[in-house]
Amino acid sequence: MNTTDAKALLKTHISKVTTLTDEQFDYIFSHFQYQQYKKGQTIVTEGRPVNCEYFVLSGCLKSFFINDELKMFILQFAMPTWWTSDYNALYSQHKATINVDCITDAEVLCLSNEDREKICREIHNVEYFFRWRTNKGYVASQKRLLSFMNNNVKYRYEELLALYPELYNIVPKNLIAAYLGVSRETLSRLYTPEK
Amino acid sequence: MNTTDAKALLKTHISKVTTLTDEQFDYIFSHFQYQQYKKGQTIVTEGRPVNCEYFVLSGCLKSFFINDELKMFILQFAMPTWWTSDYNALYSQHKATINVDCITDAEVLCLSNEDREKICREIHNVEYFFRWRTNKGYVASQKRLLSFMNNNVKYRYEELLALYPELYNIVPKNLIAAYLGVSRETLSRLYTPEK
DNA sequence: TTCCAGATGTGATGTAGATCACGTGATGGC
DNA sequence: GCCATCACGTGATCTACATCACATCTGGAA
Repeated sequence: MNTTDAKALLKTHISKVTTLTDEQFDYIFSHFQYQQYKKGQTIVTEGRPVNCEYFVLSGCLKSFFINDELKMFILQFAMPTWWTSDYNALYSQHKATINVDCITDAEVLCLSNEDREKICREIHNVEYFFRWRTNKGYVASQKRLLSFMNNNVKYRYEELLALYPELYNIVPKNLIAAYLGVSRETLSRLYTPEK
Repeated sequence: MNTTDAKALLKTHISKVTTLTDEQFDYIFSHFQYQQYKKGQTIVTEGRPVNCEYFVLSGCLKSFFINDELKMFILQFAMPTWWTSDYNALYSQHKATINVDCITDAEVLCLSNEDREKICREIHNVEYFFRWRTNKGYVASQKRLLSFMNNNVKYRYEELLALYPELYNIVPKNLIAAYLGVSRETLSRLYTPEK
């Protein structure tokens, strides 16, 4: 993807929420940095500082946590026009406690914490945009939590696929299982006829 | 609590995050409405419209969901200086899908959706404050989700009490169980010596 | 072409927590 | 002061899902 397309994607994304003049948009775009990654590459690493958040242009990322028994839990998949990072570490300026890596080859725009705060301070509508975006994330997270407490694996699996059908083709089942918080064996058994 | 104290509590709370002149604070405070509730009273009701979010001055609220089998799941407790509402319904202008009620007698300041948006638009630092607050909520929600997937009930119970020791004395165990997503019986058995 | 690692299926067995059932003690409304 | 309701404990049993073990298939690297 060339810079023009990347710019258009971000602009369309932001325009759905707030209005910016072309000059304002050019200005904020100048704070983003284009980056390309290969399948399997790590973008955010546990234990290292986190400086940026990432706007996905193409491909698919995952943010995940590995516990002491080396079991992986996926917090979020990130498809084009989604944002991702270790927000806990980013906002509180701690080292990362989660990882972000690439499920497929991917292109992102990265925005540093300082630059986000700077453009939020400088342009009120940008501040509004990021408030809106975090609201969305918060509400989605609450819904997922509720579904976790309320629904069994099969329901949650179907809910996920209904919401993001494209994941079915891109993401291997063991990662879907790690998102649902279930073992890959159990996920695999969901649709086998009961003996 | 009188208006002066309520005002001071909100002001202190906001001042930790951003700076407002006295005039600005007086102005935004004029958009809040003081309300008093008795233990057990409902503030937000499933199926009804939601217009406001609530800043807790005193007492303890809970926001919760009741599923088809009448099982209750608690999304959040709200103690003094916490905010609560059905944010999903509030932002998207749908009817409430969750309830908010009072675990103890409580006093709140309520702020309508339109007024929040209005004061956010009018005062940049207020927009900043609400972005910051939602960030906090988002990060906390992600952490809880992770703990849910990663830790067993006992660990989550101790984590909750370590974070909010005051809940132990105020909130009955069946509600703690509903927050942890576990049956009250299991919670009750956590500390009985194994037979 | 060969080979190896990753993705997936499936059987056998273990276990955390759910559910049902019942009992006791506290408390608050009338 | 009575009684209904709620909070809480605890035994017996059930079940969804985890874990371990092993097999098959596939695609990509050497």
